[in-house]
Amino acid sequence: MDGIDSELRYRVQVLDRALDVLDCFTFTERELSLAEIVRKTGLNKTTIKRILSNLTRRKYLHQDPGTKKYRLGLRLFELGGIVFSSFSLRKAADHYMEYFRDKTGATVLMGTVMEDQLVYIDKREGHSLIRISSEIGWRRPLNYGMLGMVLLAYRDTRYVKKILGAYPLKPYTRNSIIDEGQFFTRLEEIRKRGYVIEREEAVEGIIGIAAPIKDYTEKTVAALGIALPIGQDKTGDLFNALANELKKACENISSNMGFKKKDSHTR
Amino acid sequence: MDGIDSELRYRVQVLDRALDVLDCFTFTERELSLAEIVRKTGLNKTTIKRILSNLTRRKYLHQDPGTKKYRLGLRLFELGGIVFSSFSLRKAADHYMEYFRDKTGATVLMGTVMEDQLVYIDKREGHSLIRISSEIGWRRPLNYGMLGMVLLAYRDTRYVKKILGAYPLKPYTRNSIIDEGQFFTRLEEIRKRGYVIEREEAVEGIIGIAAPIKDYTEKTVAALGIALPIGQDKTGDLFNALANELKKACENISSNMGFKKKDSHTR
DNA sequence: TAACTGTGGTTCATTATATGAAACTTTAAA
DNA sequence: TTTAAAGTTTCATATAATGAACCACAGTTA
Repeated sequence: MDGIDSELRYRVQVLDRALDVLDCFTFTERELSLAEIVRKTGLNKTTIKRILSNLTRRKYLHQDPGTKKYRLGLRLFELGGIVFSSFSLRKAADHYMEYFRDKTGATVLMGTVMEDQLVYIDKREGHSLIRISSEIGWRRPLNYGMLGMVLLAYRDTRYVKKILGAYPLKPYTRNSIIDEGQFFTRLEEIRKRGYVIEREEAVEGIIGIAAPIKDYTEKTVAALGIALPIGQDKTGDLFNALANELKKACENISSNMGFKKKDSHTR
Repeated sequence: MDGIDSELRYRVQVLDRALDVLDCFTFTERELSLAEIVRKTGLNKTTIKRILSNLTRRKYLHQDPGTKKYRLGLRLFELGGIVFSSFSLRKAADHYMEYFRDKTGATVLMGTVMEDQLVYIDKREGHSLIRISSEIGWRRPLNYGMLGMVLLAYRDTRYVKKILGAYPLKPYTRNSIIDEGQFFTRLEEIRKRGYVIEREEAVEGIIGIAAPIKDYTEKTVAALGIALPIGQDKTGDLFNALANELKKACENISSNMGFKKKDSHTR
């Protein structure tokens, strides 16, 4: 892609290292001690201590006075909130996300493309016992699951090829599409129907239904999806009905975002 | 408070400056050019350029290829998401927040205390035309509005005095309490009733109803509030009924958080 | 209770590394 | 076409980051 070493000439060592420190914290590793960070980064203890002191003073980290361990701080929550609030899509989709969550009891997710990756920008968690693991802010390859497929379906072939080159199709489950030809057929199908129904292709036991959201530029700017536990709906009629309803909802959201549907006779 | 210059001995200049750069971005100023950042920070152009390059490379900032302007990046959204997801209260309160939003059509807010300040950790935006301005992640003085009062009501007097010392009561509206004695009476009243009804004390035209959430430590860990547009309810009966319902809801959330109500005869 | 091990915290001489003035290159306005 | 302002790059300079070595403490082992 563009610039493997983009602007490495301007590299600032300490800053880079400080960001390495922040990178140590993840959804699963929320609390780290100085020593743990030293091990993870391989940097000198003093350097880490200095960086930690600074980040803590500026509230980018928070130190538990008792255990001395560090957590990500309030400032990151604030800055993240600024980014979060800038997704105007969220407001437009809010009502529908709740509607589908309440109707199905399942988890509803919204995702968009950022830097050639799928990013979850909002979700409504379902009440069901079967949960899919997903958090706002998580990134996935753009060819992953219902949202990825919808987002790719409306991009040109060159772009899709580029993505598949960078992130080859992986067998997440036994139903996952791993053949590129099949994948392109699938995208074609999404464009034709205006939605996707994905049966345990990303997560075992989960059926995904998703549709695209477009804005005034007529580009697909996001995808909205419902992650249902696989169930009793043998014929699939319920899923089809739900998919159509979701498609309608996404069309409404799209028109709120300024999308004007072309007259069908205009081609 | 604690350590005006906490650990300034370990100060790392570049890092501090890089964080100054991030501080330039706010909810209202989302996009900045290099020159604007230079003006805001007063630092040398080259230094800023170096810092921007690094932060951009690491996705803490994002540069618009067209306008060359910078925005806060995806990485901050991710890191913020990690902090956001760590508030388990959010999950416990989710259902009730939506319930009250749908019932009243007003905005529902949840706040907690962080570093002696009130921080909004979740919200459900109402459908009403009259909106209060509040974003997840925003901070306010702990004596501000319905959430602040509830959070302070269950703290000891010394702490409240300390907060009032640091942030004197301000006349946000003509109804705001600015007298400390009155303020303490108010807190007393909140403890007695178990909720607060605040009439245009924080925002003109808005009535706030809020109640405390406690956890297994029996401490008040958060407050949940509804911001209603001032209306036709002359007698206040509807507000009282709503307040009681909110109080009940918060008791339920509290018991989900492990709070065990003491038997009343135990005192 | 002494030796050991793994923490966090501190000092300070050394030089690698951040710095900023100045020059250069766009881009935008006049 | 000139002027101005923004963005970019270079490079000599010394400042500011570095990390080995050391201290202090707590918990564990012998």
